[in-house]
Amino acid sequence: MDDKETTNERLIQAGIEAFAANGFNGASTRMIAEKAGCNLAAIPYYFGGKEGLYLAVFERIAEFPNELLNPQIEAIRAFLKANERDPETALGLLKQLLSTMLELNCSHPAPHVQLITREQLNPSSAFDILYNKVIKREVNLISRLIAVITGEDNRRTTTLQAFILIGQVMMFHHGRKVIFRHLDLQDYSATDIGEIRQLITAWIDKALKPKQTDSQIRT
Amino acid sequence: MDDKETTNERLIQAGIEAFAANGFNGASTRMIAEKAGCNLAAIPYYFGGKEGLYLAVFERIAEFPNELLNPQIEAIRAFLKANERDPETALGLLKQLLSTMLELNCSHPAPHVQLITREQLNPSSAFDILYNKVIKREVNLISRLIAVITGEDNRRTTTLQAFILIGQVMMFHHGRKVIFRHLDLQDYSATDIGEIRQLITAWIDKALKPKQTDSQIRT
DNA sequence: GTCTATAGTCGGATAGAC
DNA sequence: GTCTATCCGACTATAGAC
Repeated sequence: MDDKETTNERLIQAGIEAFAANGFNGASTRMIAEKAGCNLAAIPYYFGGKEGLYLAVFERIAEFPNELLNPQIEAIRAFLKANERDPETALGLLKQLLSTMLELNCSHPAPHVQLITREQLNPSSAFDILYNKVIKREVNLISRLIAVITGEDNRRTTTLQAFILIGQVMMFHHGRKVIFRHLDLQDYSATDIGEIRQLITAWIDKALKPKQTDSQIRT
Repeated sequence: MDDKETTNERLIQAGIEAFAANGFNGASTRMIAEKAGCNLAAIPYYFGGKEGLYLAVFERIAEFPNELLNPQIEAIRAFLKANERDPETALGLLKQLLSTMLELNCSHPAPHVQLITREQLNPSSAFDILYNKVIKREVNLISRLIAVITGEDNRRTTTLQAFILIGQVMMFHHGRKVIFRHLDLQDYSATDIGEIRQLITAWIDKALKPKQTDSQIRT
């Protein structure tokens, strides 16, 4: 069915790029139709209008980040389901997940990501799709991992801590332009990302690692 | 000169609100003129056009956050200038600064803040004003405080750590809508903010506090 | 300086041929 | 399903009266 080359499909792809680059208001249907190599009238025909295309775009991309994060999400889910309570394992899973999120948001600046950012900042009708299909689960998983790591059982507390943690990672996406300007970068290099990952990882270790008087803590 | 009630002034105020709520494309000159209680033609007259008004708006607001943060920024500057190198004092200053930033961005969701966020995410001609007058100094101060606290003397490292730290705070602004949805809030209450501040503060303590294997060590 | 009126452009949606 | 042609509304900017 999805020949990947149907007009329908090309419009969605063009929409992703155009909305990501210019926002809903900034992207015109003419622009999108041209990018898709089809006629302007195809948008109302297939999607009922510009807004319909916008929603279709989000239905599509809502599945994208999960795909990349899926292996790790599955691992975490399995861990939590098994009701293991080993903090070290949980910490490892958490660091790995955040590391992937960093990669996803910074070194692969896919248009999807900017689109998602925009919608979070300025929710419209597409926000529900995004929240329910992408955000909710991830926040919950991180929150539960934190609970295992720290032993904190107040859900609200671990949720807020999850947001703090996510904020550390997302800063390098939201603040991308500021950071580039401040560090005189054109874009993140692999080295930059590695350095950031290392700093965040170290940070998490110090902040979350269960108090251990043990001297085996690696430096 | 600034009667606070000149047409010029009312347009800037109306512009702040309109651009903050709807973005540059989304805010129409009609809307702004109406909000300002003046004529549409006044915008080209005073500012040369919509874009000129947008720049004027940023010239104005670029001074706002500094005013609120000024006492603390001055204190930090004095501390750094005196070349004191006491980590505990630096840590206190840092926590206080971030606490104010949290307050500024979350419990006072002034339109200025959303405007600044938008421009950072999607830089236009006004980005320079913003970066030079607001962002640059703050990042540098935080970075230097971190250097004093941790003893790290690689400027690049402390800068990245500064961004991590800022990210923790800004998450509660950028992710506001997501967080409200996830925690079933209408807005942050004073209690919420207090709780967040406490968590961030504790986090900073653990992550930055000079290595001490014994919690009894205190200066 | 402030207004009305209007020019000129561009937006999204539609009708109807093919 | 895809196209052309067109409508209509909204936009920014300008001219010119007052």
